[in-house]
Amino acid sequence: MTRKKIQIKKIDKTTARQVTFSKRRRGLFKKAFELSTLCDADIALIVFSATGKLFEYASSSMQQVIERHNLHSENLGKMGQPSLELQLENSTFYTMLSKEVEEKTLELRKIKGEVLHGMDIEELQKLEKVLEVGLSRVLETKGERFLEEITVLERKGAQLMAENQRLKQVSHLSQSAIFATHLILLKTMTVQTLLSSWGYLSLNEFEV
Amino acid sequence: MTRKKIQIKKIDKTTARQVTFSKRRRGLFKKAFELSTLCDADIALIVFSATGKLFEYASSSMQQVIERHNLHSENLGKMGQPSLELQLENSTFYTMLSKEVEEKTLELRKIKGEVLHGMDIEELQKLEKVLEVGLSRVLETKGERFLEEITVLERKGAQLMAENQRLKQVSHLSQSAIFATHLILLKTMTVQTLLSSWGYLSLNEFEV
DNA sequence: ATCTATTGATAAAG
DNA sequence: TCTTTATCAATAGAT
Repeated sequence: MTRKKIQIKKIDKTTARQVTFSKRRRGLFKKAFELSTLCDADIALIVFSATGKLFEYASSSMQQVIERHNLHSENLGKMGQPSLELQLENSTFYTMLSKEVEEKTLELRKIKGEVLHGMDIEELQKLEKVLEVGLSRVLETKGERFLEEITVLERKGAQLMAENQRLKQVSHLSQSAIFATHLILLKTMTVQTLLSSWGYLSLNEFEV
Repeated sequence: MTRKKIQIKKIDKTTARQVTFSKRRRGLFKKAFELSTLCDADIALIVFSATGKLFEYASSSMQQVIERHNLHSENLGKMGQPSLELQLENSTFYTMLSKEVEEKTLELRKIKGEVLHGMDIEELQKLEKVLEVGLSRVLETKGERFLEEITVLERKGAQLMAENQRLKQVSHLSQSAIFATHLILLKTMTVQTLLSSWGYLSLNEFEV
């Protein structure tokens, strides 16, 4: 729909698929909300990602919409033995999930080189490619992190140096200031002494 | 959204509301279908119009999606109570499995270098180690396979050479055999000719 | 139902 | 993930 038209079929690249899923999921939920608001419709939307994560939206209450739906679709032998179907369907999900866990576990073990027996050269080549790509990306990212770290350290170093510089100057200034103060004090005392010897009030009394 | 931007709030004019409902409903269902197709998501969409008419879409089976949803939101309060415990146990189990799938999916993506953001240097080092170990094992195994392949090929080569050798000899032998057969035939024919010239039956008739 | 001017959604890239 | 941008898609209003 943008930059280029795409075919509506499963996106192969995992990353791209995830990105698209996020974007379109938001769009879909937004549209659902807008429809229910604009047209006073009662809507329920349930989305399971490929990884099994649940996203849902209901204009009123999910259970309410689902029950209303059940009424329409005259499926049921409700209450009587609903748990039987439920059991079956549940076990289907368990089977699916378990299989998924198994597959991913095996893939991980293969990648980690733990179960390479029985793999032919072609499979090994593919695995090698995956590992090389992963490794190069990790190294690249690590390099970036190091650079960031270095940059931060350099910045801190520069700040410290600047701080030192400033402190030195302040130190000089304050020493000069102390010296000047002493001079002024001396002069004041001298003037005061003279004035008082002439019978005038002390300078301090003018300041009040 | 066109000709003029509209506010997302209930459309007052009944006619306009119905028209918009039709248009947007189609759009919503299309989007739902596209999302499920593009991203391999499992989706259920239920829409009741303001007049109570039902419209629905499910990427797989509506009941399946709804049951799956029930498992996630361990809602209960349904069935009499024989399945209450079961529900709880199921959803617990389900949640665990889902979590496991999610974790492994993430680990795989990390290993493949697809989601490295937010990882600190230490984590990256660990990942690098895993990848290096995996890669070296894969390479090692691949080397073994190549060796095996070479061994097999060499053995086959040796066998073929031996076979060739044998065939050459056989070839010589058979040529000798053919020569001998020709000789015998010639002699037989000669004898036959002689016999028939003397008024005897041909040799062939004895063979039946 | 059709048309079309606009707004909205989003693929690709950073 | 978030942002930006270039395009494609959806749709409000009119007919």
